[in-house]
Amino acid sequence: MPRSTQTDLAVLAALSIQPMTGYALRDAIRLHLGGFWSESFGQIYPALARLRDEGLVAAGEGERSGSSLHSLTPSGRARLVELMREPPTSSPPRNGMLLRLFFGSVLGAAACRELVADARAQAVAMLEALAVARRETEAEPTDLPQRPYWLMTISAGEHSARAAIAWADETLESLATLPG
Amino acid sequence: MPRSTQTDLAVLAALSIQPMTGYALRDAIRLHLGGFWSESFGQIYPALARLRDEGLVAAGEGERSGSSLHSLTPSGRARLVELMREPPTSSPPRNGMLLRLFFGSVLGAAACRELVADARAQAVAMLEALAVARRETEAEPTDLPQRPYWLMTISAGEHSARAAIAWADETLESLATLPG
DNA sequence: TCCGTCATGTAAATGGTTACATGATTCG
DNA sequence: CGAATCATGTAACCATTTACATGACGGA
Repeated sequence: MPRSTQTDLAVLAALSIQPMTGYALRDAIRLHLGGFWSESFGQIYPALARLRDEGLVAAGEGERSGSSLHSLTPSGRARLVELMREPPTSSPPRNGMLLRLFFGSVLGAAACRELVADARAQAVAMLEALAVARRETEAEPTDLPQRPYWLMTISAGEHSARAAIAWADETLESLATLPG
Repeated sequence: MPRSTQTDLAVLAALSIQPMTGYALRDAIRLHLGGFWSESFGQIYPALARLRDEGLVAAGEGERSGSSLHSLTPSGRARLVELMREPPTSSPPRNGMLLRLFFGSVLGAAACRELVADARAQAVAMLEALAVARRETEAEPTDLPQRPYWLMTISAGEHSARAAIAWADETLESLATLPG
């Protein structure tokens, strides 16, 4: 049984918004953190079991039989604050698109154009998804304490996506001048 | 023994530039691909051994006793092209800074300001490193086939870093208006 | 001679995904 | 009833880092 503080942090943090089942937890992470985080069932369920054993989350009765609503206990909240204070660790980068482009002379300019065009399309799709998220978040009551923070992470995605689009346009122009 | 096509791709691609020892391979990846790729010794050496067994790389005598210069064989180059053509897979995102910021109301505005300021400083450092890389790459002979591709990946880093700085400045302003 | 760097490798632990097995509930 | 979705969990596999062990070579 792995004891990933990364997963613990995400799970405890999500439960700090509201009690959830493991299933809903994964949906919530995909929906709200999808741009910069991910967890799979294979991580979430063992983590919940462990956090339950440690008394950091409490499992109440869910609406369906067999399902359990997990909520933060006081010591769970304390642990959450503790984990939040740890310096963020960034996973080592692995960008397959840029790796291929760096060795683009092996692949040829045409294939590289496709690579960059795909990346551009992904960034455009991301920007559209973020526009929806922004509208929904701006519709939240202004006194919701999470609201300004949610908007900041949305803005991070927007900046990143716009930069990706600008880079792709510039790069597609450069690639157009290359043979192959 | 893992058979990571990701690592194979990076190793074969790097050897396509010039023959190297495993040690030099890791240095080259850190220096030239550091912004978007990483490999550790624990990946590189087993990968080289396997690629040697498969006849994709040949091990010649290195300058020192016991060291071996690895170079691409013809079938190694074929395999490289094959791997390059596969669609790039992006590793699931895990941005610890944005995760903490999303749940910033748990942490408080002051700690969040620190988080964002650190991210800004990192982006500035990245931009400086990229300026050096750009100067060095622009000094390469213009008929070097890799040159335009190297400049494109450098530009990707520059766009991304500038976007991170702009976002950080905007976000630090927002955070300044928040209590705590 | 001793230290730093070059160099190769292995073992253990960790982190994570994927696929699978199982069953309840809801809705058409 | 049958299909889709909600829900929990496990097992196998894959990927990756870290720490360690070992030793050659060059220069102060």
